[in-house]
Amino acid sequence: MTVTLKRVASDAGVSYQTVWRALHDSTGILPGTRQHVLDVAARLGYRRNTIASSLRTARSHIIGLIVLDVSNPYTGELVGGVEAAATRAGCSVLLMNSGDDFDRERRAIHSLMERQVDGIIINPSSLGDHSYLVRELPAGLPLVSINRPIPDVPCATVQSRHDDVALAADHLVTAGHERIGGIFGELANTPFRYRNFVLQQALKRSGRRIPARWFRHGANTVEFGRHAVCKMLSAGDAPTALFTGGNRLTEGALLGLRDMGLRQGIDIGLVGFDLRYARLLDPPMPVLLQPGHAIGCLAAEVLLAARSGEPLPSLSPLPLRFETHST
Amino acid sequence: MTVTLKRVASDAGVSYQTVWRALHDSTGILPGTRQHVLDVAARLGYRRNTIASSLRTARSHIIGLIVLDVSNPYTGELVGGVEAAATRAGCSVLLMNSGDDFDRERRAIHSLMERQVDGIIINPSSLGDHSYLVRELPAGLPLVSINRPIPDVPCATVQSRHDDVALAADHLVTAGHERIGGIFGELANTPFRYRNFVLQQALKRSGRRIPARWFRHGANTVEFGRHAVCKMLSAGDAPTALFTGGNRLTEGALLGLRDMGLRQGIDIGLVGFDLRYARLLDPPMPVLLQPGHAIGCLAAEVLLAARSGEPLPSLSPLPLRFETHST
DNA sequence: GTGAAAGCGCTAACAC
DNA sequence: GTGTTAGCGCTTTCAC
Repeated sequence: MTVTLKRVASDAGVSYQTVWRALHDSTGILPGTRQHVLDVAARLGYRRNTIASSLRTARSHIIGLIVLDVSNPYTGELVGGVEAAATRAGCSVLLMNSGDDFDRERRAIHSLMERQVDGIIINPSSLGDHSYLVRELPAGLPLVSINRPIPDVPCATVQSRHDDVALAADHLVTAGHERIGGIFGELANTPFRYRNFVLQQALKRSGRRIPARWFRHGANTVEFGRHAVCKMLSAGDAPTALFTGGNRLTEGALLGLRDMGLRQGIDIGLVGFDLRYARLLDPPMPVLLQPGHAIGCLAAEVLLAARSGEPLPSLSPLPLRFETHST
Repeated sequence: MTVTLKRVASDAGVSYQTVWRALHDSTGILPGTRQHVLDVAARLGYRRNTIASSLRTARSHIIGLIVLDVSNPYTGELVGGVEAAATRAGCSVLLMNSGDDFDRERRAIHSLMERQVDGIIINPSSLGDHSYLVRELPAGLPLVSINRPIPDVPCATVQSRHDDVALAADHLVTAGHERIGGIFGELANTPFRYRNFVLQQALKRSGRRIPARWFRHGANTVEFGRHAVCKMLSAGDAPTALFTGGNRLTEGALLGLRDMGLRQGIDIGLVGFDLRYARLLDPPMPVLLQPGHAIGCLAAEVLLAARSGEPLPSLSPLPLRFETHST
């Protein structure tokens, strides 16, 4: 039925091992024998069984990737980066979606371990204690975290440079705005905490006020963004410009502005985050973009290097891209 | 080093097989023995090795998924659907990106075969002869194609209902447009051919003219969409409304309109395709959306059902969603 | 330069 | 109800 090494060997009239040599390394075998074996293998349609080879070598050449939500365009870029770097190194990617749910994430980790992946790249869920990783992951299984470090867990972290959020503040300040606010996800979530912090620091440096009511934090969802914008702008002494710290929040903000009959870039200054379509808006919306593809590539490269025993490096954050679309 | 069944057996003072029974089926073993074994296994941190079990059972519980471009938001939804359905059935997803390149796709197929996946879901590249599949795929390995059928290859096809493109035509007709055109990818690519055909049929039915110069076909890219819009609208007797048949083309059209100083929905009627952010535009742009998640789910479910020997069914296309955003 | 054989960790058929 | 054993297809060590 299935064509195995043994089958090729018997058809070619040589041993098991000779077939293996012909298919793998070119030395230690007569060119003639080699060619004969290759011909027979091709005729029979032999395909190596990676499962068997993985069992023997304890190397699956698979890396596990756990993301929060594949259908988020930022995540799509990230996955693309991981896939590209992995393929380049002869590895495949086993993709799992946690939906930002701690339990699903944990199950995904276990599933990947059972499948003997060579390493795991994870965008950790916002909530939950990830310290189980250090207890349960087999020693020597490299782990790379994306977007935020995992407290108490030894792993490399690939993230974007939150400091660049200052560019958003500067942009709005330069545009002449005096009252500038921000909308973010839960501050318990490291990236949001940083983005919020950097924004406020930059505003302070420019002599802007930062009253608490101009900075809202909640769920990283379209609904929250929409709601927060409406609430903030309908209060007295409202900001004239906003930075939204996540792509779902940015989408929500755009909807909220429409609810209020306001247009971004005209009635109110808005700098978005991770919204790939910002330039399609009218007027084009300035936006900070995380380099999803580059983050994914780097994560995979670091992980694959660690397979050969190299320690996981400490990495500098990757710069955000600031698109103003100004001509 | 690694904790195997054998190791658990010796620690628990029972046989190999008893451990297996304790971990798998609950019958044929004394509850006491079972509990004892489970305790020992938990203490040692036993984790089953899926690789070994796959080798033995010739079932990997992995499905291969080959897409054109994960970073396309439509694809992201698709992948999410496949992942969700697969996980529900206890399977994992090995993801590969073909970049719409025939050779990469073919290499991906071979890689998946070597990894002994239980089935393959593929969004076939636009060009190239896929008949090699019928020759090279092992008999009994189920294949499901997404978005378009593969000529001469026996597989189930999950696609969206191209007929719904008529909704776009009707929308523009109802809005009072007399001259309506369309922009599509290469007609060699089945989905584009259908969308183009359905649009023209619907326009004819409504008594609209369909001169060839109002229908452009080219690369499915932002650049082509942009260029095509500019060319078409700057000619004499130009259409007053357009349908764009792909998300990249729609993005391009929006840029092209801006180049010309025109606004969609105001100066020119536009119905987009697969652009998730259409409602964020000002004014909101009517759009036809493929049900990416549902397509992915269905593909995975059909594939997984076929593992148990059921023949691949012939499936009815999934309806497109038409969002007008009208209040 | 080639062949024989052990064993990766698990499953499943068969003894007892 | 429990133990023994062969073997999945490949890699690797060791003879010849």
